[in-house]
Amino acid sequence: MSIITVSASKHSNLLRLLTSHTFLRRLSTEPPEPQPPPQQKTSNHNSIITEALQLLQTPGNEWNTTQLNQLLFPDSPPSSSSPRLFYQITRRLPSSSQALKFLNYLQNNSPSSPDTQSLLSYTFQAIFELAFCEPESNANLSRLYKTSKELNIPLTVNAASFLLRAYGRSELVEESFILFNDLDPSVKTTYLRNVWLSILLRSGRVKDALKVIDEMFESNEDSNCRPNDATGDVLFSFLLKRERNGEILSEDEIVNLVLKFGDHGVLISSFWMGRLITRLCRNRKTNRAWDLFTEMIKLGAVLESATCNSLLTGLAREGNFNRMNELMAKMVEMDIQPNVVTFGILINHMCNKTGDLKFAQKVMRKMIKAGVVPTVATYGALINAYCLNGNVNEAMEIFKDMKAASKVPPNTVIYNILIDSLCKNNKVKSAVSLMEDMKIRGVTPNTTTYNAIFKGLRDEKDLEKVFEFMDRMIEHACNPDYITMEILTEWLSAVGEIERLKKFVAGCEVSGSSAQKASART
DNA sequence: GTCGCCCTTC
Repeated sequence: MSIITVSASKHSNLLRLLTSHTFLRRLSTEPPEPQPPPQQKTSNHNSIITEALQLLQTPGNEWNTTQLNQLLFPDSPPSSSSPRLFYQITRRLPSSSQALKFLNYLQNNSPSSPDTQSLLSYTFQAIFELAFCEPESNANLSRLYKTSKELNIPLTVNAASFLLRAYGRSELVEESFILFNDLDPSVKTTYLRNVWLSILLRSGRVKDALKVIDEMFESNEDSNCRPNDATGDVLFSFLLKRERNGEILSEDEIVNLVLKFGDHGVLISSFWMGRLITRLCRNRKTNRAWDLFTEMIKLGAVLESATCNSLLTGLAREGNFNRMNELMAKMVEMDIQPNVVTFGILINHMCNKTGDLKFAQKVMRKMIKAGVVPTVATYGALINAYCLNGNVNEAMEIFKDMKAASKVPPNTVIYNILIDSLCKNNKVKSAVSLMEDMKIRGVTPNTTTYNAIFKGLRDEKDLEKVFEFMDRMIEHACNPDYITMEILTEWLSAVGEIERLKKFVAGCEVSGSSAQKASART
């Protein structure tokens, strides 16, 4: 971690920003009143649907076509018979095979008009949708596609998308290519291409997917297949998935894609923007994150508090106080509210290693006054700040306050900070009593906790206690890491307790494997 | 409709 050297005047500058009228006012803003839902419209559309469905309840070969015709085609030419009506009726039929019979009836009975083909296409879409939800649907959908071609009924956008998705979930990527190329250009809308895109990405055809996007970008400004927000979401949600870390495209390549979208007037969602900036900052590419951030603002992007928090953390880690200040000013300017996390970052990074703990407390007080409720991590940041400044007594006071008054109970991390700091300040007895406190309060120690206490006990040469905690570690199936092993191996072998060490290792293997079995069972 | 929920403490 870097040491931040900041002048006091810059501190007060920041504090002023943080607690500026705008900031505080934003913090206490109430959410807007919910709007009443728009009044529902009723029409005789619905009664036609209900009546038609009643007539269609009898077996297919017994349908009263005269009555149906009167209901569905009351006038000729059928000016009002929108394809939507036929879609809605078909969609409510019990199965795709029933729906196919209805289609057959429509083909034979609908008076010919310019609307006929559209009517049949919409009916066919409903058939696809029904089939999509039925068992064995994938084979069925392929058959239906063939039927539609034989009957010369063009697919609607939605019908094509159901078919594409069916191919996608059956991993029939080659078939999806054939279908896509076979479709009429008018059907290949942005929406359909987005569906196609997600299928390509999921099946690992990243290059093909990027080609589709390029085509979309190269299409005319007024075409129906320009990339939209969803295009960006489909692509970037794929590239920035939690478990992915640059193995598909490098971060720089992803940034370039984001900028390309931006140049074409598509701003990716603030959520994915945030994810990308977070990732850049975590991978020590804070400059790149900063450039992207400022570029997106220039393009008019709306960014979230969480994104700014990531960037603040990255800048703080580098000790770039000027840019932190600049970012805070931008937040005020752009109405991005600082939240409890923002305050946590400031407490943690702004008062470390300079020792300006008054600043930390000031931030905390202002924050509470502004109605922002501190979380366990906020207290963690404050306690950590005190500990890092060698003021463990004051840190313990905050900890006691936390237990006594606050509704925020201390967690493992809080105990870890204190136990580590107490041990480093030769207050191992107090650290041990915190271990007991954890036990009483039901806070589970983890490997970090044991490592901290082991180091303290080693300095005190307290073999009796270390054996006790080693047993407890095994008992609670807490796995040692390389730090644990390093401390114990060095110390115990030096004092001739190899057997005790071996017993510990064997115990860990047993408890480790039983823990694995337990988690496998759940 | 298609995508899916980033940020602070050991």
